Amino acid sequence: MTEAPDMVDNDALELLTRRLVSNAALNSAERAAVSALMREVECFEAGACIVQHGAPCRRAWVLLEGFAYGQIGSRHSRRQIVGFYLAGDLLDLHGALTGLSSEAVIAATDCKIATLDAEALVSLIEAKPNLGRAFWIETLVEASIAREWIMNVGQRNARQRLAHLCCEMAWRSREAGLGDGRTFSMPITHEQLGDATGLTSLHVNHTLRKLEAQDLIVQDGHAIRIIDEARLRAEGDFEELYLCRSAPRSM
Amino acid sequence: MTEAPDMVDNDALELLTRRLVSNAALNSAERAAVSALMREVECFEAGACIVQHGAPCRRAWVLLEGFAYGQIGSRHSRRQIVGFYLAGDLLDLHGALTGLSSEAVIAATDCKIATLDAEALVSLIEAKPNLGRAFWIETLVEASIAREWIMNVGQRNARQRLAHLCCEMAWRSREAGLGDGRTFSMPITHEQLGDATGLTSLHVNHTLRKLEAQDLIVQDGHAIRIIDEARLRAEGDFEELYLCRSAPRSM
DNA sequence: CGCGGTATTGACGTTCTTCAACACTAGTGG
DNA sequence: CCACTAGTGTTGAAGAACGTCAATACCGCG
Repeated sequence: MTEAPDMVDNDALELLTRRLVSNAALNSAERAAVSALMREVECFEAGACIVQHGAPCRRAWVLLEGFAYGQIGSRHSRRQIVGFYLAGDLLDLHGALTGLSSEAVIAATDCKIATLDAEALVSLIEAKPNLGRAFWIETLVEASIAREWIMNVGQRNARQRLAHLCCEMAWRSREAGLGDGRTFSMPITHEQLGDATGLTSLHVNHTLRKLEAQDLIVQDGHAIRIIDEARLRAEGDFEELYLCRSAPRSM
Repeated sequence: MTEAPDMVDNDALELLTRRLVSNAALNSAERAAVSALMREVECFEAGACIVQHGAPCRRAWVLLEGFAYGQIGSRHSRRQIVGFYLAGDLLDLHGALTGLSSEAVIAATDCKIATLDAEALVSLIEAKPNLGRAFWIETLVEASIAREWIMNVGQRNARQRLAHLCCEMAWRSREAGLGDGRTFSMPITHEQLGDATGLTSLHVNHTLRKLEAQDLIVQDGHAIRIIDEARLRAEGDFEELYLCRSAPRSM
């Protein structure tokens, strides 16, 4: 998966459109306008850096396939992983809008990604403000997730953090149409999971095996299956409110 | 400060306009349009709940005077404070756009706040998409700050957390035109500071006095003065990149 | 086959929390 | 004017959760 197919296909277009529609109601003209945004498709190998932290930036991305994560951190400190990205998620809108990326984005698996040119994005929302609202809501939800992650590392113990994260990823995977709702893929090492939860890889390991021993989850490679959802949600104090992107009153 | 002056004055208008201009270049028509947004001014007493978490919502707010903080948390868990708000900051754009507030906002001191009607906000950005961009960037910066807070509670020890927070609040206070850049106001208890940093009030106390004993800061009531900025920044591993809201290439 | 990265397990330290007291301040009501 | 109270700040000691260190097992890959 190293060759770069540089054509945007219908699947990619539909993936982005579906996401925007789930943020705000769009008429057919607005839907059609989305196709002008995506320029080309690029592939990144697992471990590759898609976006550099603090680098000047002129575009955003749509993750089409694969699993990526955002991280921040200077030389002096250990890195912190600040978000996970699934197929359908938008990457680095901050960079596209402000001209500087505020987080690094790393491909955890091989990733297929469509680019959104910043100029095109700005002139699109100039022409179709309602689309701008859909993108904006994407950012609002991202901020909401970040706040919940602060809660996770700030107030919960290792067990609760991992339980909560499992619930979140299961939920988001289901929303993205990946897995069956009970099973989801988290293709990262314990080391990275530790950097996301503020724990060491050793403690992640220990805690995950404990959750498994108590029949809350089962690990199968890098896939996780939730056995007892009710109990897991209770353990992690999970409430999906913060993940909801719909605008009840519509436009 | 319990009476509600329900008139929007020029100061309030200018505060909001200045903030939006620092996000995106605005022409005079766009600046003028901002005045249609603010409806009325409300006052909240210290401790009052301005926004309820999970409540249906039809408006956003501009903090005109005072100090507020955002928090999340269910009955079963201790609350986590996920952000501080100073004069000029926008509150609950998430609620205005999605119809549900994703965090509670509490007044730490008496606060004067202008309301932005959600309908008016949506139709304004429909008419002036460039203004929408300015609001959007506000959200992007908020998300960026939230990510840095994840870093704070996830990777740094008590000393670093408080040093970093002091640097952030000093920076933001200066940007907001409050204090002299070295001194800033943080009118909250150690308890609340602990809820923001993922520590206990006792540990906050201890750590703060240590920072003071080593001549990094001085506390004067609820004001903090930074004595040795270079050393404090080094301690907290502070880089202001994540706070920058300017779009270098403008529109 | 051998190598490097990852997972796993146990012993030992450190940071932070919890518990228990007490001091200081402001506000309240007598 | 003076208790009285409640909230906050301060200090010390004991305990728990999590990190660090060390060693071994596993597994895909060249």
